[in-house]
Amino acid sequence: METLPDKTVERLSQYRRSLNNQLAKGKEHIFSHEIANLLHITSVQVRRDIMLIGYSGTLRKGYDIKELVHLIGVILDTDQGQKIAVIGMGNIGKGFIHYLYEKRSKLKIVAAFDINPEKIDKTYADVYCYHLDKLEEIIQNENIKIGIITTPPLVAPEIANKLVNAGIKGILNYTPKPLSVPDDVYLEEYDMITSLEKVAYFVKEK
Amino acid sequence: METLPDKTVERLSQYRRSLNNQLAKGKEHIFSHEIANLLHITSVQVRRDIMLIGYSGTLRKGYDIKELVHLIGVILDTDQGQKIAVIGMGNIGKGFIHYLYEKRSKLKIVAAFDINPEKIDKTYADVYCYHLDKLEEIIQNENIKIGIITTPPLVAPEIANKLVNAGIKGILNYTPKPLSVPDDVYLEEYDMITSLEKVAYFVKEK
DNA sequence: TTTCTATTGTTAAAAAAATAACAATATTTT
DNA sequence: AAAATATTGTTATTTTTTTAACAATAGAAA
Ligand SMILES: NC(=O)c1ccc[n+]([C@@H]2O[C@H](COP(=O)([O-])OP(=O)(O)OC[C@H]3O[C@@H](n4cnc5c(N)ncnc54)[C@H](O)[C@@H]3O)[C@@H](O)[C@H]2O)c1
Ligand SMILES: NC(=O)c1ccc[n+]([C@@H]2O[C@H](COP(=O)([O-])OP(=O)(O)OC[C@H]3O[C@@H](n4cnc5c(N)ncnc54)[C@H](O)[C@@H]3O)[C@@H](O)[C@H]2O)c1
Repeated sequence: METLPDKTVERLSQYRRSLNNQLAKGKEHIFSHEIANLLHITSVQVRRDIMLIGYSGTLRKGYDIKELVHLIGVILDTDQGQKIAVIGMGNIGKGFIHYLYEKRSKLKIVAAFDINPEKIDKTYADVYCYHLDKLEEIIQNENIKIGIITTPPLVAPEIANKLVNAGIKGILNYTPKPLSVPDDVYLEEYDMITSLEKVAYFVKEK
Repeated sequence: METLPDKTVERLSQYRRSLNNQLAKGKEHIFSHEIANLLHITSVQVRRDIMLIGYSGTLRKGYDIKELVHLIGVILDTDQGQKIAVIGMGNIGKGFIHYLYEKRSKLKIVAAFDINPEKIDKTYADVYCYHLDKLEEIIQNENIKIGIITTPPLVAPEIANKLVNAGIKGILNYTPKPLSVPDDVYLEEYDMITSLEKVAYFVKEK
């Protein structure tokens, strides 16, 4: 399958989450407009996304939730699930680990790193926290491919470099410091202030 | 000025952050391609955004950083700055408060809410944490217009209702539970897992 | 059995966003 | 003083994303 549109990939992740919720409630089939309502989007968009991943529902029952969740998994997850490291075990880093732990996602955080002795050599929701010095060693031994940066902004570029050198292929940056990485490393950045200022702007405009 | 495109609003917030960094370094003028490099976007996009907000640079010096920052402020900020409440003082909620505190943004978090007695009646980076029961009272007295939800997902819809009833006009939802709000309330939702699964997908595709 | 209905899958159109193209021009160089 | 240069501002084009339109049809109702 050729690469899916950016936005479709984002939505697939959201579909899966909502679909799993529905499964848990005992629902087995679902219509496009029901999925749409759960996510506040249109049913056309849902059908289009599902078309793009090559799945078909039935005319009277809609989509088989289990099958759909499974297929989304095939697309989003790798075979063994991808391994992830978190660098910076502060509020955000810890929140992330607990969140993923609860979700039992295929994506596994397998190591955390910090420089504060109080954080190091402890376990947070089954994730062991190492000293930053061990970064390269652990990442290579464990074959970790994704890094999440939640350190103070100032050190983020230095961490990004270390991650790239250690062979990481994807970085999720939660610090407000924009990073530079080689072309073959996928970089996603997020800043809460941007979200917040966006809300503030549209509240003001209304 | 008619309403700016969604994406431009997001970028303005990012421009301002980077521009303030440059100001702090003593830089007074900046070219579109320099801003572009800081944010990993193209210079055309920068110029186009700046055009949209009606600012002009000079041909040989580029943009006056102070003026530009000021103008972005006029657009993104309200006169006295908007007041914000955070509901749920866990990892994410606390992280947010500390982050905004450091930034000294125009956007002010003026109240926090929780139900855990250990969290209540304490102050976090100058923000006082009240019991959830006080929500409506405080929001109305303080004229708070924006709410950030960082509670466990299960209670998020209930919190959203309370916020709407109290007169909130914008909600930033960090729980993975999709919310429904009236049309006149602006809703922004963010889920870290979506970002992470997106990174994982594109890492896998490369 | 035939008609009706609700829903899918898909193509077409529209809207939004990003990128390219380039004219205008202030400043520097020759 | 003329030519060269670098950069802006803006329009045009392309690409991406969303929305609309609708034919096809499984199953329910008549
Ligand atoms: N992106 C957002 O939306 C958002 C929101 C809030 C905070 N933040 C940012 O996220 C980051 C983390 O925020 P937080 O509230 O968790 O901060 P925090 O201060 O609670 O945690 C930072 C952690 O990084 C560790 N650290 C410091 N230097 C390090 C290094 N060189 N290597 C490894 N670890 C190191 C610290 O010991 C600490 O545990 C900050 O950059 C902050 O600005 C982002
Ligand atoms: N969106 C994301 O990217 C992301 C990442 C990690 C966690 N999360 C989500 O963010 C939320 C917060 O995560 P966290 O790690 O900070 O969780 P947390 O458990 O540390 O904090 C939750 C807080 O909410 C409080 N609370 C519980 N019920 C409440 C109620 N009815 N009213 C007010 N407060 C209440 C708790 O006392 C606690 O202080 C969760 O929904 C979690 O799933 C989101």
